[in-house]
Amino acid sequence: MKPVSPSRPAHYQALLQLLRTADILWSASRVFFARWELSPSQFNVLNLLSDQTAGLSQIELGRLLITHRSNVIGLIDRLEKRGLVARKEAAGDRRAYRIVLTNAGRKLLNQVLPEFHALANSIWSNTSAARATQLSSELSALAANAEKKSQPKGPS
Amino acid sequence: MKPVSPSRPAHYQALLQLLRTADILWSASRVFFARWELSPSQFNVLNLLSDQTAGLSQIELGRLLITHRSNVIGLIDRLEKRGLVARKEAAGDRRAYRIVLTNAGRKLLNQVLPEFHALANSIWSNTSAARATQLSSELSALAANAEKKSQPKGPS
DNA sequence: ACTCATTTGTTGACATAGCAACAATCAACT
DNA sequence: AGTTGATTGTTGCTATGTCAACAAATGAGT
Repeated sequence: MKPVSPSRPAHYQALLQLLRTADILWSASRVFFARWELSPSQFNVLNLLSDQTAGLSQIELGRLLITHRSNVIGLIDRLEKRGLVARKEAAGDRRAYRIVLTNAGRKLLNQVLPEFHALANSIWSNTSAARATQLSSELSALAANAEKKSQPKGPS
Repeated sequence: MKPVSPSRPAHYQALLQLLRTADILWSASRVFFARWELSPSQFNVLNLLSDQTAGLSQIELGRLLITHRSNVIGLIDRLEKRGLVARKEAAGDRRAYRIVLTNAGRKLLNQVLPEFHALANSIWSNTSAARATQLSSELSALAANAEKKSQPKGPS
């Protein structure tokens, strides 16, 4: 009814709220994964590797984790030291590795996943599955919109 | 129609998508704020201080930033070194500071804010203000739900 | 006054994050 | 073959983040 300012603070507030909510969820997941001495990022690595029988290069992992390739190194180093993943030589490219889940890594992931699903359900307990799916696709469109603005880190 | 598994992966997928979207938005905002040599966290500090004429303690800032008090130290150190914020003694409590915006800090924030609003609008360009507000409140409920699960970091 | 738990900021150790610069390798082209 | 440019992983520097432990100050109870 009243003429809104040209800056339309609703969008601004929503953006801040989204970042804030993600922060809180991230903290909650950190507490959750600590039971298995995993960081959220380490869980993400295991999870991403689980349906990649051929493994992933560190660059590919970096892209999926939305992070710089240099960050992947320490992440993999620590997981490798615990025997959860392994660096295999990439056939036909002596620069790259294929990072794969070990049996121990897959076993750990299979312990964590069911409980993580339960956590997700309890966090979304007030939201129907259909609603969650819709929200997810809205967020996905939002992410696509934002990605155009952060080129410096995508291709790097 | 088909009997869903008890783990209801829709919620799980939505949770992952939310965290992923936030990651992408965070990256975009990092690129954006770099124009003023600010990190997203530093912007958050300036923004939170802007409507607090009495300032905030480092503990209060930590709570608002969803981070541990020890992180606030370096954040304030760097902003203080640039003259954007100042540590004032807290009347009646010799342990604590009141962190306040300096004139330079307020001036910088007033340069950044209009452009940040424009960024928010462009990211949400496919979403009405009303829809953004509704989404924001859904996220807020979600955050409240999750906060119960991460007590270790809230009260610490 | 005195004790005791709590709070505030700090420090140190470490994990995670971004980025620039580097060597080795690859790929494309001449 | 040789050159050139891009790619992959690494290293170093820095910022940010978690957490435990600490000293100083506060506050509540006695």
